[in-house]
Amino acid sequence: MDLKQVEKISKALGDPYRLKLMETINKQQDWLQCSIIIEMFDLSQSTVSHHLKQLLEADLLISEKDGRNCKYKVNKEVISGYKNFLTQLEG
Amino acid sequence: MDLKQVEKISKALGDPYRLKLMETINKQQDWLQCSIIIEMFDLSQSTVSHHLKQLLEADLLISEKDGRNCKYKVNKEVISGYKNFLTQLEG
DNA sequence: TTAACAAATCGATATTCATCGATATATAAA
DNA sequence: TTTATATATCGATGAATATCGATTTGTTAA
Repeated sequence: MDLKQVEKISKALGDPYRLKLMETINKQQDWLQCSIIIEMFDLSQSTVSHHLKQLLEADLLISEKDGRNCKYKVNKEVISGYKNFLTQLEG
Repeated sequence: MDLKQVEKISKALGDPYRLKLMETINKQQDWLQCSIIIEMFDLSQSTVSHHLKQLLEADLLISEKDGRNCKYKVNKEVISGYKNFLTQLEG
């Protein structure tokens, strides 16, 4: 993982709503529907969509189309790679 | 570590210069002098000072006065705590 | 005590980002 | 095909941030 991706991931995690999104999506056994996420947050649909996009572009989430719905889950591999970078900072 | 600190740390790491600062300071055996850091970066003294402040306020760095100089080192405990939060996101 | 130096702070400016309502796109249901 | 629903995108706006030069503060050396 290069510095550019580390920067992108850090930026994506540097927002309270996006942290909550990550926690919420991770709590699910499997995928979480976008429409359910929107109901859970006190933000407009377009703003939630914006935040999900940031997390997707940082590869922190994986999304899949499901009819006219969209579902998300956490990309654990990328989080693991990010943790490896942080481990270097402890070296 | 609460969400507010995770957010602060993430924000602090979400900048290319600050990531470089963390790497640079971590490479040192012990402390790294501020004046040396300033020489190494193509940024004004006030800007470097600003970035170091962000990292300090996120507890990612520890600083110590040394005469009229100032020296820094990485706070490995906080990085460890941050990694623990990320581990939860993998759960 | 004065001069030199290191680092922090201030004030200004340009850029980035979060947020919203409105609109567009795509899919499913009637 | 028309209508309804889910999500993405657009355009605007206000807030936060990065950056700089100038100044201030605190410390050492002359």
